[in-house]
Amino acid sequence: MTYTEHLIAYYKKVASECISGVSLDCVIFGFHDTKLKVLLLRWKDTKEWSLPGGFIYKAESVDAAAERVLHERTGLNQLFLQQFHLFGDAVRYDQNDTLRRQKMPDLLFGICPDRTITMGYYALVDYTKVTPTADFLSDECVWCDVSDLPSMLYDHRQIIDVALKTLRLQLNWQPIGLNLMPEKFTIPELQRLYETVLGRPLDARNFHKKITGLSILTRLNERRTGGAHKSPYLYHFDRVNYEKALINGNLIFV
Amino acid sequence: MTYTEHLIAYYKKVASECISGVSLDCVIFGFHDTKLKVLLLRWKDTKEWSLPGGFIYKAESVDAAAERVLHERTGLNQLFLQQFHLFGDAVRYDQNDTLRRQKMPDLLFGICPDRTITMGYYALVDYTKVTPTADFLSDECVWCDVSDLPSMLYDHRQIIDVALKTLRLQLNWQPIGLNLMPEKFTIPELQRLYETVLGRPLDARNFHKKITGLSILTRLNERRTGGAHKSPYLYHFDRVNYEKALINGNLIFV
DNA sequence: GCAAAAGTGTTCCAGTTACACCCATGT
DNA sequence: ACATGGGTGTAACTGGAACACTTTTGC
Repeated sequence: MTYTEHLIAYYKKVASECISGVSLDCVIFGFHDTKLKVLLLRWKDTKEWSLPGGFIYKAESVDAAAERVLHERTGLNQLFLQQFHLFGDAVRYDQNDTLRRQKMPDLLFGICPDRTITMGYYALVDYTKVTPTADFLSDECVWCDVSDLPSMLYDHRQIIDVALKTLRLQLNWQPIGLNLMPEKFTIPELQRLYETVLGRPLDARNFHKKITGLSILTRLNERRTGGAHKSPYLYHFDRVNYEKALINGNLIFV
Repeated sequence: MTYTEHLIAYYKKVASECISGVSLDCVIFGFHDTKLKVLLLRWKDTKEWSLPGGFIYKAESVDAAAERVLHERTGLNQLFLQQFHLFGDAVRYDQNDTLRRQKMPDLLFGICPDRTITMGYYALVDYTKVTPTADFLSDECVWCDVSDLPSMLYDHRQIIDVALKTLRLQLNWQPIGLNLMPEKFTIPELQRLYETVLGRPLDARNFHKKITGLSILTRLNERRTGGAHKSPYLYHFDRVNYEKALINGNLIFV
């Protein structure tokens, strides 16, 4: 099968087996090297990027479809994954321009519906555990810095903006730290995450006092060595206490 | 046209002109007589109730469709209306049971899609300004107390539960008071609203101090007379300051 | 030894909570 | 007159914000 045949077969399959006119897109956040990242796909033979997304089988739960997409792109299961907005404008983007930038064959114009609404999900994942995996529509799947995004297809730039806004709002109420950090991490690293999401510096003493005061962290008998300076302690989350603190609404950072 | 003919014509029109397999439902909140209310429809010739809902035309924005539904049932425009959850489970409710309870003619079984996902919206309206208006599928459209809901079709009971949970979470950040209260109201009335939504009593002195301290209320030279006791002052919202306080994140009630 | 990051405690202020009495009104 | 809800102030407490110095490490 040529790429074009593959493409047409895929969209025909979607048209017959999936809910028509509805898609979903995942904004997958990771944190690495003091930067907040999102996982993006580069469309085959182009320099155009898009969010990992997909369609919903006629008898499939929408949340399950999002998990499926996420699993295919990251290799991970049981992720923190949440709906954040339905993008349902009558005209979300310039469809002809998008198809042209995607280098889609004209044949597809008849197969794709005129207008699609998309459910936005955001996911928080441990950067170190992800194996970014491209799909057959894409040349590559890579982490991109949210503050330095490439040219995006569709309205995916706006979708990322809304996801970021939601992330900031929910930082205080959701287990953001738990899901974005690796197993073991230092308090300054966690602080960098909070600073990155909130977009402003935090006082190290207050941060330390507060985060340890919640008793959701356990200090390990290990330090992160190899840095040029004093070795910080490694911690890991105490998931049980973390859940408790969330339920009690104690996790508030301002 | 008989009712059955009308019904079939409607669902055929929906099948041809609307996005198939997708609907929206509105949880319309009002506040009256110290009770939080939702607007419900009683299905024709039955004792079964449902939320006002509808379908999305193929070239219509989903938000616009929600506004349309809301306008048709309340007569109001420019309402506080917000997405809160996409209900997308593979099996949301027992479809045969529901059709039976709705007394739908068997003819419809072929027209309606097997499975529908629905976008949940919630609206906050001024009870006194609403003219509840039934549609042709319903015998009546009335306000029901959220703590005393009748037998509901579909998964609408769960949808209301999720809407209520969202309302409680957003009480501190959204202009709940502004949208649920009439033009003029007293502070004790507003306190009843907050108490009702939060589900617990608040201290009158602290509430008064706090709400007036935000300078989002203007005291009028009028009092509410006719009550059996001391006449409370009437207030109205200062919308400009209200917006400011929201932006600054000052509107927090705990 | 030196530059840079990690670790730690105290004080101050603001905002929340708890609490009691007098006033106005309709019955 | 009286019962009921409306209106108001103060004191204690809690949690967040501001702030500086010592320790450790690799270079």
